[in-house]
Amino acid sequence: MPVNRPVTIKDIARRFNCSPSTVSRALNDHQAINEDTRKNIQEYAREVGYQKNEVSLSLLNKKTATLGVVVPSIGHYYETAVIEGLHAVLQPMGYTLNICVTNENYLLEKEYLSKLLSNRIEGIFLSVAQETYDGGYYEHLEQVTHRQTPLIFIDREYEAFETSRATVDDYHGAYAAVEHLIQMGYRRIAHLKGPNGLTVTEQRFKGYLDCLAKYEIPISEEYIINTNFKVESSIVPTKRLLDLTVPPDAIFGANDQVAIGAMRVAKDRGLSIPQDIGLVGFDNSPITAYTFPSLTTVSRPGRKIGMEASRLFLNQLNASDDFVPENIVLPAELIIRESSLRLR
Amino acid sequence: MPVNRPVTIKDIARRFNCSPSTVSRALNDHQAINEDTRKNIQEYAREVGYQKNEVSLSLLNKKTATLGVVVPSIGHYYETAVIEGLHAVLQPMGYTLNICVTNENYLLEKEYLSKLLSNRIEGIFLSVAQETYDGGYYEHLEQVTHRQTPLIFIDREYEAFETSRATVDDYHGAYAAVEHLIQMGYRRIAHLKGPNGLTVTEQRFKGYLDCLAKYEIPISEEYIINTNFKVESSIVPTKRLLDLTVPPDAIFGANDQVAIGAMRVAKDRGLSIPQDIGLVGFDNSPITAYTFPSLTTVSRPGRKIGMEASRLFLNQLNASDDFVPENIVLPAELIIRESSLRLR
DNA sequence: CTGTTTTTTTCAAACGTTTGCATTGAATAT
DNA sequence: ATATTCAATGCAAACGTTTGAAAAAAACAG
Repeated sequence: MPVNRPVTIKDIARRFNCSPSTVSRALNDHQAINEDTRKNIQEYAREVGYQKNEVSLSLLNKKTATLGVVVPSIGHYYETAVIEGLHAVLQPMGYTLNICVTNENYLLEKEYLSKLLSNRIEGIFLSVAQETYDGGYYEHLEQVTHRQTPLIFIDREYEAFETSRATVDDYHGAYAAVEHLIQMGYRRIAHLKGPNGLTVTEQRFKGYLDCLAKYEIPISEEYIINTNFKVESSIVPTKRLLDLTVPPDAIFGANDQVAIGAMRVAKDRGLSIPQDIGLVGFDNSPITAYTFPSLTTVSRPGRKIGMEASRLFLNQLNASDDFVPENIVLPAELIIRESSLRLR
Repeated sequence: MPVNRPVTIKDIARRFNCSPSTVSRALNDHQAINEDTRKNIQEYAREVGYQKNEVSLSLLNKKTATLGVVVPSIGHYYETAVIEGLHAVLQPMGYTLNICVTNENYLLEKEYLSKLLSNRIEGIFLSVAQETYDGGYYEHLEQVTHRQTPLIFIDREYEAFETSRATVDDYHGAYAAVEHLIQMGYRRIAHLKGPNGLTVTEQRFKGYLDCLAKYEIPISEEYIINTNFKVESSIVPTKRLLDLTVPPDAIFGANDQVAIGAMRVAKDRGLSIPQDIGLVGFDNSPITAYTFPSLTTVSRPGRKIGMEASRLFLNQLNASDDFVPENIVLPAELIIRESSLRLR
């Protein structure tokens, strides 16, 4: 096919019998260029649709104005909120975000990081894939820090790796959720856990455990079941919970999806919510306000996390030699709705 | 800060007292390079973490192996499914996707397109922003086609603009949904429309109208209300519908979110679904199978759309002079669930 | 008309890599 | 010893742009 070669500065120079430098300066409003020359060149450039080749500029300036955002998925409300936050701060500063979705795949994560570095991006925001976690297996990150490319963790992280991070206080969010259930009179509180190995999963789990301990409620192994954060994955576990000889009177879901799945199962069994069983989710995704009953949940400030992460990035960029990574933890907020508001 | 300048081929050449060409050839396993030289260079390169500068290569080869994906939002299930589909085909071929979210903002869409072209991406997948539509206002796309950069529309489109497109048959999907409601005995069917001006909105609306006409059911203006596709935006409209002297006995929502909002309002009023009122959504997002009652909906094959769009792109890339844009329309499938399955 | 200043333009190098062609050095054939 | 072949490496240009320094052209003063 006859690819319309993009018009270059040289093409324009040829047209005006002048040197590329003159064209470049004319287009950039350099003062040492004759007014007429400038006008003519600019006009012609507009006419033929000249567009600066950013690739060559990137090579010259060693700046790409591009940042990598590496996340496991973009399907959930929270994740898109984070990206929104990053965008809100960085887009106006001229940065382009290169969003890479790893699908929780370690190899893909590794490949993306390499590729981003090869493309000389200027910073990376990373929420690690599920598969990565076990055993602090993070050598693929060494290349990033070796390059002195700013690396910011978002939410999911390698705890041992030294870099800036912006996370939500999942622990206290979970604690508050469980405490609320206890205050509502629930005592047999089950937990639909997230996938093992993720910081978020473990923090929420820990909040659950510690709160029960604090209120001297015995912890039952049977009441703790894993999910993969998707709706479907909570159906069987919830059924199993409700089939127990002593079924729970409340379920704390590791995210909204699994709580909604549990809600469905409970309703199928004819249980009334919150009278027979209390439910709490996590994330405060938009639908939770409109389920029937509406779902009590823990709100994670995704947009804010994105904005804070941006700030961390900028800090590191302008930092001096003795830069020490920063650690931002934003609070999660309990949103009390109908699914747990039991009248006694 | 002392930025660790990435090691270049020249650095390696200096280290071995040889020319950059030799290093380049050694790293690329060129046959005309002495076995020992090759080994030494490769080993050293690995040691110091050499990583090819793709920017310079892009400049040299005029190939960036990067594609732009410009979408209004990434919050909904369908959109992420499409991206998943694009990814599934293009990632293995070595393409990087540069995902740009316009937030339905025309100016941002325009800016992104310019930026992508400046960055010499090799193709663009575009789902146009809401604001863009009125009046076939698409001059910002001319620059793309002028560059002969393949441009593929996804779902939302400028109908008059000539380029390849992959869309879902919203019309027949909507038609099937309404027909199903009619077959279930509903007669006063309302429609919670999407935002005006979008092809998807209009096609679903048309399906609704045509089906009613076909079954000789009178169309009532009062039964048609706009939403913005978000849950919240369906609350007031649904209330208004139910407050009518002759309220509808079924509601066809332009997407799942608004249908779920309507479900909530109906339940608040003590209406039983599907006995008192039937509900149908659109998109088949994962939660719809687990609401109570589960939501009848129309499934859009997002992943397939992404894959088809990739195919269209590849076709155009390998096309000859007389390339004519292709137009793929995939069927939407009615998924019948509890919210409309009325026992007569 | 020469010398000086000022304005405008060009030169050349740089960014990192690849690649056709030329060159070098050695080995082999004559 | 000279010619021929072959393997291994170097040279130089190219991609598109910017930029400091040099050069050219124009304007002005004496």
